[in-house]
Amino acid sequence: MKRLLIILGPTAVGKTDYSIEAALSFGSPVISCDSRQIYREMSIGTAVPSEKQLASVRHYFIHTRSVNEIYTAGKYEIEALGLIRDLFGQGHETLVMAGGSGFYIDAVCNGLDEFPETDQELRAELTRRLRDEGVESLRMDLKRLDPESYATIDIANGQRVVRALEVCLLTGRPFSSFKTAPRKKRDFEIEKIGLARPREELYARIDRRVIDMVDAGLVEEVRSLLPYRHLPALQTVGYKEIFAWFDWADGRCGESHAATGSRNTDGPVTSLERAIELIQRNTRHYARKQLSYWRRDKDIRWMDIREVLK
RNA sequence: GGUGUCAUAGCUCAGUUGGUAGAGCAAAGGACUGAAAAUCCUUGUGUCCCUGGUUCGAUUCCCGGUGACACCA
Repeated sequence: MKRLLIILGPTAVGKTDYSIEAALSFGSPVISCDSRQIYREMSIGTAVPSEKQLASVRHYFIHTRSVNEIYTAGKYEIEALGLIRDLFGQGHETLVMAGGSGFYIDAVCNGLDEFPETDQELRAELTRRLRDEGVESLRMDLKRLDPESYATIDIANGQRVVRALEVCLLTGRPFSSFKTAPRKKRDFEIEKIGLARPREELYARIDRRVIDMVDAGLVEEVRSLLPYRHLPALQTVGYKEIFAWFDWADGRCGESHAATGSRNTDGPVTSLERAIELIQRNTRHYARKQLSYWRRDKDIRWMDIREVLK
């Protein structure tokens, strides 16, 4: 049976090097599973593999989309499965997938239910209401349109309420009525390897890497993306903190986060040093969330990367 | 050298009219069905600087010490 080998792990653990090694040994390309490296305008802040690394093995889903597009886990599921089918059809026995986007990995492994295409205008409208009226108001609408979802989803989470409401309004059917399908069966074997490292070491690598990104020109990369700052793609660690610093420099301290409906309690970012601190902290938070996400997945075989890399 | 202010959680600080203490941040844990590097939820943490005094009882009041800061010389 054909096999999909998924290499996952928290940010900065060392996935890139290991996945290229693995791909070479299986004669496989690397199928990237990363919700941010897919955008071609973002490189430094997303720690995309180097030119040399990209040249050494064929990579898919890196720099293939524009930040102008709204890319989603649903699209990734469809495209990745199509690609996997093609590559197996060409004779590959083992394919290497690598990345840190847990939700995307789950979409490939278990599948998502079929929802209608998202309507960006409706979402913008609901997000505006979330900001102006608060979750409570949207929650009441959801309770009326879809009591089932009201009782089961996290109604403290504005983004979740917006999403559920959006599907209800778009289709005239309760959001919960779409969420009934069982896990999809894949006609290939899936093996998941989690790369791990002691927490302290991981954090030290993160801190170091952020400095390296700034030295490599992160600030200029972020500046070039200013016109796109409100797009979902730019709601990304390493970018949003530097945007906040630009805001402070322009004298616009409290720019609101209208795009996500989030509340920012970090205060003004008054220097590059402060921005770096925040990026380091937020990247550590991100790594922690990734680990928490995968902890419940009992199919993952965890390996200490220090032993794996000889 | 003198005078004054301060010393409480890993950090910044609040507080106890004397009954051994609490916020924010950090940290840790959790959730997750098309924004997922997003978004949301939960949880501790303590020689209250040290010695002595007053007191049933001192982190709190008093004496002395130590350290930091400010001002004056």
